Amino acid sequence: MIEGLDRTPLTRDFFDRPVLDVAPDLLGRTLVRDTADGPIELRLTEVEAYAGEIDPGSHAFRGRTGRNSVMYGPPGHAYVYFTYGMWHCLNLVCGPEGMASGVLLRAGEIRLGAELSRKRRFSARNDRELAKGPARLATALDIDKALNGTDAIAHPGASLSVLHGTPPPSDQVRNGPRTGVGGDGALHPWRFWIDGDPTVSPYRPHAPRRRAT
DNA sequence: TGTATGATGGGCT
DNA sequence: GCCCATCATACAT
Repeated sequence: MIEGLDRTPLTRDFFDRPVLDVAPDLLGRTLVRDTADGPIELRLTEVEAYAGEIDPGSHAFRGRTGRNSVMYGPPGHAYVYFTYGMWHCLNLVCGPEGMASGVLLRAGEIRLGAELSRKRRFSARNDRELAKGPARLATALDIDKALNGTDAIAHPGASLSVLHGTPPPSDQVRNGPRTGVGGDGALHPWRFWIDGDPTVSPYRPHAPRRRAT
């Protein structure tokens, strides 16, 4: 157990708010992943908001598809997608049903179960890199598409849940453009992080793929 | 600590 | 057929 943490679970109501309210409010919260080998806990240090069909950066921008259908469902569920042929990323659905908005969990500090994470993240050079980036976070917590649609509101047998944790003082919360988001979606400063935290991932602007020769 | 580049496959126009 | 909410590696500094 971790000393000094508020272990009260976040409720459905926490996520049933506008995504731009929820996203910064998730910083400092404790993400709990119950794996077959034991629990892993992480303190969230970096997130990004994706505002449904009005947001050019969102998977829901072009409407409902098979992949993004979970985003249209109730808040507090996990939307997990597969990208770049190799990686998974974890979002938490926000707002009322039908809004299709969510928060991408981009980085965090492993506070419990680091030995389990190190086995999956064997290439990490130090513990700060275990969950420094959204695909690293998913790998560190053994999250893949099997968890897509999972209810992350605490309940018996939950494989994923979020606790109240220790939110940072508001003057330590920063925001800026989202990483790797291009086009009009790059205009929105909807990435939120804890200032100075060593587990926050480096910002990278959108870089279009160049065709192989 | 930083930059360049290849990997790798599902989703969608 | 192009795009992608990315990362590991190699190499320079």
